[in-house]
Amino acid sequence: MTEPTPLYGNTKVTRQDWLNVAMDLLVSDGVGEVKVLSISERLGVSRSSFYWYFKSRKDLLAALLEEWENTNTAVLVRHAEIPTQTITEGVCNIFRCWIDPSLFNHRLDFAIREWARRDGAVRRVIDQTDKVRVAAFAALFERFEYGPEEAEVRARVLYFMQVGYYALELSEPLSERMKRVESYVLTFTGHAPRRSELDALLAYSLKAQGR
Amino acid sequence: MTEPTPLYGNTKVTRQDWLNVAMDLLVSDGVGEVKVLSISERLGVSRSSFYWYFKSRKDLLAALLEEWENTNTAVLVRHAEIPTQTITEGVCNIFRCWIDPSLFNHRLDFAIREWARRDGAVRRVIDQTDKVRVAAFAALFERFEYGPEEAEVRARVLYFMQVGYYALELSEPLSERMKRVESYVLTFTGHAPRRSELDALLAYSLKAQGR
DNA sequence: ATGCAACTGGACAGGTGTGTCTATTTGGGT
DNA sequence: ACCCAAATAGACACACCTGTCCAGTTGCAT
Repeated sequence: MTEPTPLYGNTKVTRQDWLNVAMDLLVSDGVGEVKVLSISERLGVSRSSFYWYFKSRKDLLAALLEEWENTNTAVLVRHAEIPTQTITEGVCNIFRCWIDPSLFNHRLDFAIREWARRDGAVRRVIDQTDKVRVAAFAALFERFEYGPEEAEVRARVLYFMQVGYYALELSEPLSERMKRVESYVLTFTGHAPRRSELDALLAYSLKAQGR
Repeated sequence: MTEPTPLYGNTKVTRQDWLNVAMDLLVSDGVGEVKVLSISERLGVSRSSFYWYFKSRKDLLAALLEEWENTNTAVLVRHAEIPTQTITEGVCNIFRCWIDPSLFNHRLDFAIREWARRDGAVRRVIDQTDKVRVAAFAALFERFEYGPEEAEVRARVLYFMQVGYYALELSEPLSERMKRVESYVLTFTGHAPRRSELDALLAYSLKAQGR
């Protein structure tokens, strides 16, 4: 985001500008709409100057994939690993990622997933990523009274369910979603959450929404 | 599928042939790959003769959407409505749809979902469809000891989780998936299924796989 | 046998996208 | 004041996809 060098010569935009707009398009319209032409128009710059910054469109896409790799997954793993008194508190911590868009960018995640459908290399990257995420969730359940098999299934239900929710793109207001949190925790863990855990999550959601 | 008329004049392919290949492409490669050119090549026929059967590419896509509307959802609702002794048996019935590709074509479902991202009309159709499906599942839970709120959440978890599973495209063997069924039923309902219910589902899965 | 409607193929026009080549502009260093 | 490297714009070549037009081919009906 910072611009240390004050731009030499006949410069109008930076490589980062191209990347930012490309990421925008990837997230909102999918990889198919990440076009050199569209980006150049949005930047108000000639299409051909793109090739000064990137070898090709493929080169640009590779940079986008790399950016994704360095974000979403780490956040999920970190939240699963936070030490907690109860399993319900641990699940509430993971819920923070689903609730706060600044933690987990689900639109980006989904755009990558769609991209993987048509690109074997991306497919392999995302398969690995999914395994890491589910394993982190399973480890959380295993920290409590769940056997390895049940922990694995509960981790999958927790993760797949959220991926499914995003896949449906329901666009419900946050308040609507929060109403169901208690039942979700019950379903995912088999235990009702403490009042204090729910209150902490609700407080967090309000704070995150404000941003 | 039947061909009642024996084809007049200089006919090489039928309208249905165009539709079949189009559906194939939609399911395997997404709506973006449903191209008049690609279909004509696969049919071994000139591209321009497409326009004798269809007004335009849009016209073709509308026909595909209609075909989808008349299939997947009805199967799910019907399986949710089958009378059962227990909730676990009811959930096992729904599992049949996930297990048997001839009941529920998840690849088609997902292709439509992806299409909806870029087309408001399709978006509205699929939103309605999702509501119908979740409502059918919720009604199943309400037939047993669950209150309306918990029934709604459990229906959503059951449905979203499966959509998520398909979104990940894990391609696990059926035997792998069946191993987890017992834990899944426990998680979704809060109750362990009867041995007889699991056996019936397992028997069904083997029969379905044979086909 | 011939007319006619169903169906097909090839040429054409138009739109949109990528990538290359080259001349030009710009601002900093000397 | 001048040079140079960074950055840009425009022209060109090429590929691919849609849709239109029209001349052809085929087989059934009479």
